[in-house]
Amino acid sequence: MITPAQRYERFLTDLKAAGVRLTEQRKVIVKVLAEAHDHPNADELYHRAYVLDGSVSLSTVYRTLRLLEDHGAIQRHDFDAGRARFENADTDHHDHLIDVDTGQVIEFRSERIEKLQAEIAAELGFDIVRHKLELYGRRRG
Amino acid sequence: MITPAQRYERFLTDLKAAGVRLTEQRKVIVKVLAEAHDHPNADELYHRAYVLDGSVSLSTVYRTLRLLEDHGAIQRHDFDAGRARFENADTDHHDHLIDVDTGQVIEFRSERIEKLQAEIAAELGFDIVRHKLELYGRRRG
DNA sequence: ACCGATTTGCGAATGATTTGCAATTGCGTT
DNA sequence: AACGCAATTGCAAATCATTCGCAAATCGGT
Ligand SMILES: [Mn+2]
Ligand SMILES: [Mn+2]
Ligand SMILES: [Zn+2]
Ligand SMILES: [Zn+2]
Repeated sequence: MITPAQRYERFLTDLKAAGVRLTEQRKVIVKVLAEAHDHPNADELYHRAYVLDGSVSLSTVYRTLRLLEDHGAIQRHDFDAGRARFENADTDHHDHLIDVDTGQVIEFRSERIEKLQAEIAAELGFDIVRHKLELYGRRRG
Repeated sequence: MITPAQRYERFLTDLKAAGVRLTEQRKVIVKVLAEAHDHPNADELYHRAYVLDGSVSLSTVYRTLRLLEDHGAIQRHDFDAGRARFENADTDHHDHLIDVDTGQVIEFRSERIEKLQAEIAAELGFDIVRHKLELYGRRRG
C-alpha cells in the first residue's frame, strides 16, 4: 500500500532522474496529484495547488500536466468531452465506471475483458496500443 | 441491407412524426448523414452538405446535429478529444477500433464483451446505461 | 554569489462549439 | 394560392478549455 507521501517522493525522484527542473510550482502540483484520490480536472488541481502555494498559476498547471503526461507519470482521461481529468499513473491499469447520477468514478479491472480486447484486435489484424473502456451506469435500487 | 435512400426516408419520417420542421438545410444535412459510411466530424459534414446546397451554414450543421442526437437519430463519438464525430444510430450497437497510424475507424461487435461489461457493472451494484469501448491499435506486419 | 537556460504569470490567441439577433422560411390556416 | 407568425437560419460575436508569446523570475551547475 503506497502512501501519498511515498508517491510524492517517487514523482520527484523520477522527474529529477529525467533531468526535469524541480520548481516550487511543479512540486506543489505534483504533491496535489500524489494526494488526489479522485480524478480531478485542471481547474480543480489548480485550486488545490493554489491553496498550498499562491504562486501557482493555471497556465503552469496545464504545462505541468502535459509534462507529467509526456513522462508517463500521470494519465489523462476524457470522460466528459470538454474537460480532461487526471490521475497518477503509478497504479496498475484499470478501467472506469461512472455513476451517471452522481458523477462518481469507480475503478475496476477485469482480466477477462483485457484479454478479450486483445483477441478481438488480433482477429482484425491489429495489436492494441491502448484502449478506453468506460461504463456509465446507475446504482441498483 | 438498408440503403442510404431508405435511411434518408426513415430519418425524415421519424423527424416529421416527432413534429420537427423539415427545412431545406435539415434535409440536406440528414441526407449527408444517411449517405455517410465513415464517422465524419461537424466540419466534414458541413462541407459535404454545402456541396449539395450552398445555403447550409456551419451553425445549422451544429444545431441540426444536436437536434438529431437529442432525437436519438445519430450518435456522437469523441475518439480524439477536440472534434466530435457522428454516425447514424439506426445500425446495431457496435464498438470501434481506431488505427493509430491512419486514423481509420473499424467497427466490431462482441457479444462476450457486451455481456462481460454487464456482469462487471452488476458486481459493482450498477446497471449499465451506456458504455464506451475504443481500441486504439496498430496493424500487424 | 553568479549566470545562462528554463520556467513562470499574465494576458492574448486558439479552435471547436454555442448563441444573440434580425431576416427568412415552413407550414397550418384562411 | 396567399397569409401570418412561430420556428429556423446565417452571420458575427461569445464561450470554454487549453495553448502560447513574452518579459520577468528562478533553478541549479559552476
Ligand atoms: Mn482511475
Ligand atoms: Mn461506428
Ligand atoms: Zn482496461
Ligand atoms: Zn459495446
